Amino acid sequence: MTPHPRTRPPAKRRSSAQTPLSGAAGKIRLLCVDDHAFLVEGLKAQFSVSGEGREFQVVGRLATAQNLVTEAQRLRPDIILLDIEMPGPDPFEMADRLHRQDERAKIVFLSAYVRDHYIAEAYRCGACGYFSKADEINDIIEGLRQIAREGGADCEFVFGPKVKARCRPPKQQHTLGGVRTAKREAQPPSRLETLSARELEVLRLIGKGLSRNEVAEALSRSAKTIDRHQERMLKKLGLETRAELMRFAIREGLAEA
Amino acid sequence: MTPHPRTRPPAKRRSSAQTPLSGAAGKIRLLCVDDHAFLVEGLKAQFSVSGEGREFQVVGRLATAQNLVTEAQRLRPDIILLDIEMPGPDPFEMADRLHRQDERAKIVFLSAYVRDHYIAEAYRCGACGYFSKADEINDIIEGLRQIAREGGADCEFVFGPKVKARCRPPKQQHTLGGVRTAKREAQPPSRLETLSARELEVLRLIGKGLSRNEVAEALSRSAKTIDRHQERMLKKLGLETRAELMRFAIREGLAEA
DNA sequence: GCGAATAGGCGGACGTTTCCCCAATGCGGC
DNA sequence: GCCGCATTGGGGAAACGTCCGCCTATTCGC
Repeated sequence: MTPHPRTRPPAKRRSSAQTPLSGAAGKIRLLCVDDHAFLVEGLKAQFSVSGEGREFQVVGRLATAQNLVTEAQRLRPDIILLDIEMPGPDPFEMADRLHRQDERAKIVFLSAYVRDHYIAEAYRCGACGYFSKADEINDIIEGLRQIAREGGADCEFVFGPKVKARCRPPKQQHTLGGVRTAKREAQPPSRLETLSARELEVLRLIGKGLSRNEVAEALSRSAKTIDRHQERMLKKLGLETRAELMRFAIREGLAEA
Repeated sequence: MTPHPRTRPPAKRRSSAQTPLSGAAGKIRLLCVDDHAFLVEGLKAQFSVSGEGREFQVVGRLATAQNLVTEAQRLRPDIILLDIEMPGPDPFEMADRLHRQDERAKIVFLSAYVRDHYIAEAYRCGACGYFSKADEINDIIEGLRQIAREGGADCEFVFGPKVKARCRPPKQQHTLGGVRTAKREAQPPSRLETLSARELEVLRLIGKGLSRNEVAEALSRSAKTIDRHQERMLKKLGLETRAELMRFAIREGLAEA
C-alpha cells in the first residue's frame, strides 16, 4: 500500500540550489489547501488589511490535495497551509510525496480536529507545524512567522496552543509567544499506535458504549479476556478507568461523542 | 414530554414592535457562532475591505451556542451565522429556543458538512438558510443579502449551491414540509436541563475523569451520595454506565474530550 | 537454538458501579 | 398543613471493573 513506510528521515542539509520566488513586496507566500473557500477568502482578506499578518500573501488556493505537488513546485510558496479533513486524496500522503520531491517545502497542517494520530502523521510526513482552526489567529500568524524565519526540513515542529493542550508529551518543551515548540527527536509517536489491532478493536467497541460483556460477545471472547485488553490499554495510555478510555476513543476519532 | 415539539409553525406576521439596532453605517449586522476563531476573523477582515460584502459587519462572535439566546437579544444582529459541528450544546436546540423567544431572529446555518439530517433539523428549528463552508464566498454573501432583505419567519429557506446540489430531486424542498412531522424522538428541550444544579456539578467532575470517591471528596459528601446523584442522572438521561455519562458530558460541552 | 518481548487468553481477589430498599431535612407551591 | 421534590445519607445484592498471576503462541535479535 505504502511504497515508503512514512517514517521521518533524519534531517538533511537543505540543498541550497533553489530558493522560493520572493513575493513582490518580500511577503511570505502562502499556498492554502482547503475545501472551504469561505475560510481561504477570509484569510486572504485578513492578510490584505493593515494590521496583523500583513506580511503574508496568499499566492494560491487548492480545494483538494490532488495537485499539491505540481502546484507547489509551480508557485514555490514559502509555506503550505494544508487542511486534513478534505474530500480527495489523503493530505498526509500528498504532503509526504511533496516532501520527498522537495526537502525544503514547509508544510503546516491546519485542522478542525486535534488528534494524536493526526499529529503523528503530520510529524512523520515532514511537516513543520500543526494548528487547530480553533486557535486564535494571532497565535497561528506568530507560528507561521516563526516557521518562515527558520530553515527547512530541520526546523522545529511548531504546535498551536490548542494542539499543545491536547497532547501532553513529557518535557522538552519551551514556550515561544503563544506557540509551543518541541525538539524533533523527543517527539513520541501517537499513543494510538502503541495499541495492537486487537486492542483497537476493543477500544472502538468501548467507545460505542458497550459493556465488557457486550464487547466479549461481539468478539466471541471471554469477558476476562476483554478485561485483560482493557487493562493493558489503560497501562499503555496512562489512564485509570473505563470512562477515561471512552474519552480517549472520542478524542482520537474512534468513537463519536 | 416535549412541551414544544420542534415543528416549524405556520409563518406569522412579524411583530413590528422591535427593530434590530441598525449598524452605524446602516450595515447588515452579523453574529457569528463558530469555534474556529480563524474563520470568523477572516470573515471580519473580508467584510472590512472594500469589495464584496462591505455592507456586512460582524458585531459579535461566540465559540459555542451556549449563550446564543442572551447574546442574540443583547446584540440584536440582523442575521446569526451558526455553525453546526461545535463543542457544547446542540446548535439546533439553541436555535430553536432562540426562535421561540424571538420569531424575527434570522438564523443561517453554515456547516462544513451537508447532511440531509442537518438540513431537516435546520428547517425545523426555524432557520432561514443553510450554506456549506465549501460554498463560494460570493454565493454565501448573495444568500445573506437576500435573507437580510426579506421578512423574518416567513422568508424563504435559502440553500447554498453545494447544499442544493446534494438535495438532488427538486421536490426535496417541498417534501421537507412533510419531513417535519417525523423524528424528534421523545426528549425534553434539552436533557441537560432536566438535571439539578447538584447533579450538573457531579456530572462535570465525572467528565473530568474523577472516580466516585474523588468526586465525593471534591464535594465533601459521602460516596453514597455521589452514587445516588449518578444513579438518578443515568435514569433521567436514559443511560446505563458511567462511561456513557462521560460521553454525554463531552457532547454537552461540560467536559473536554 | 534460545531468551526476551509482545500478544492473546483465562481464573481469582477485591474494590467500584449499578440498582434496589429505606429515612431525614429543607424549600416552594397550593 | 400538605405535597412534591431536591439533597443528603445508609444497607445490601449483584454485576462490573481493576489488577494480579499464570499459561500459550509468535516474533525478533543474538
